[in-house]
Amino acid sequence: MRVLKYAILGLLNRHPMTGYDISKEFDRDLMNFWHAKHSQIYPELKRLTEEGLIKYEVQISGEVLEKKVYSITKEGITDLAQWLLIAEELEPTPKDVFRLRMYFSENMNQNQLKALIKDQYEKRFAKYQFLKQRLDEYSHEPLIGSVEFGDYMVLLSAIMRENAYLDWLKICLSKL
Amino acid sequence: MRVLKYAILGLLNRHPMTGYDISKEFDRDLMNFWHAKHSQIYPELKRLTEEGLIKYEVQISGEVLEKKVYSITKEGITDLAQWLLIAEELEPTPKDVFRLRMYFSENMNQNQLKALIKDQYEKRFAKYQFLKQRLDEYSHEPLIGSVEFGDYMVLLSAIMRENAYLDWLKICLSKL
DNA sequence: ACCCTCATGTAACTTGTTACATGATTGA
DNA sequence: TCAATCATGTAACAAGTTACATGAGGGT
Repeated sequence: MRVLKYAILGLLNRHPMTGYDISKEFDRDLMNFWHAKHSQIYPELKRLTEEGLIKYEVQISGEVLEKKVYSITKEGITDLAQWLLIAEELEPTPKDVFRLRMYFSENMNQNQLKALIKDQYEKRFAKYQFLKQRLDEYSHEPLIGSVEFGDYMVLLSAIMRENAYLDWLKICLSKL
Repeated sequence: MRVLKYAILGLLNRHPMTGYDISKEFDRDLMNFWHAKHSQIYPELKRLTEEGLIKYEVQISGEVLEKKVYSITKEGITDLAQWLLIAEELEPTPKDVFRLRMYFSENMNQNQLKALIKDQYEKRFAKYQFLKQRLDEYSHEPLIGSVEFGDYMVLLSAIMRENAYLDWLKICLSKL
């Protein structure tokens, strides 16, 4: 399926950037639904270049440092546009180690279970607050069609997801 | 981290079963937070046996057919019990291809976007209903400490997750 | 007879992580 | 001058998927 390919094409379709920039994007906004380390990104950029979907220009930063600024080609744009419209089957439910532990909770005593759930709650709550703050930075809801619309909607979905997780953890705690 | 190892240990800790049985479990209840194909399960069972965490007895089914019924060892139980109590850092957010498409929605027109979201809504709703039905089969909420408690809570979390996803999709549609 | 489920495995490949490796730029 | 960040890559490994391969059991 090569999803990383399309994540990169989508980013380069917004504006040209370096592998390093792409890596930073994965650590910020995209973090809420996709991720890749630089060790995966650089080989993929090489491959996409060979496939003619992207190209790069070398820029000199400072005196010597060369950086490759990648941009999407016509072929890349076409490929991306086609991929975006595919209505696939639902993916298998994402894996979740914490839920796995809960599933086997019969092997813990109540204090252990409580400590585990509380710890998870605190960590999730911190994440929720962090995301909420990001959303609050928008002065108004972006319009459909704008680049910001996607950013905003996906951030909103991340917040709703965390909120549902917190609700569930609260119910778990109430049973103890 | 070897999570598959602990998923298998947790299942065998409930009662002995074959690799095929484990595979079936992954297709049912565990589906909501973990999954593995038989091609991954059989090698892992072999490895766990070598490590002394599980063992098996060969049973004859019918006339000839041999099946390996695995059970957990004392060492396996200890290992599992220790692992369950680990309060790890939050995992990176699960990957989600649909959200990735939404993030790049600036490349679609409104009709295309609407069709994509509606399709996703229908598929998610069917899944939600399926899970809800499973939950309704419980005549009463299982008590903490029971094996069913874990099953029930994790099913509930899956329903709440799908519900949050549906709410988000409804908001997406309302913006169009 | 035929088909579905039970039952167990391996091989090749893709995807993703951790560690190794190097060096320039910028601001305090 | 020192540390954080910018910048690019490779190697070894772990995890997961798809395809290959085989055959028995049970019900119609």
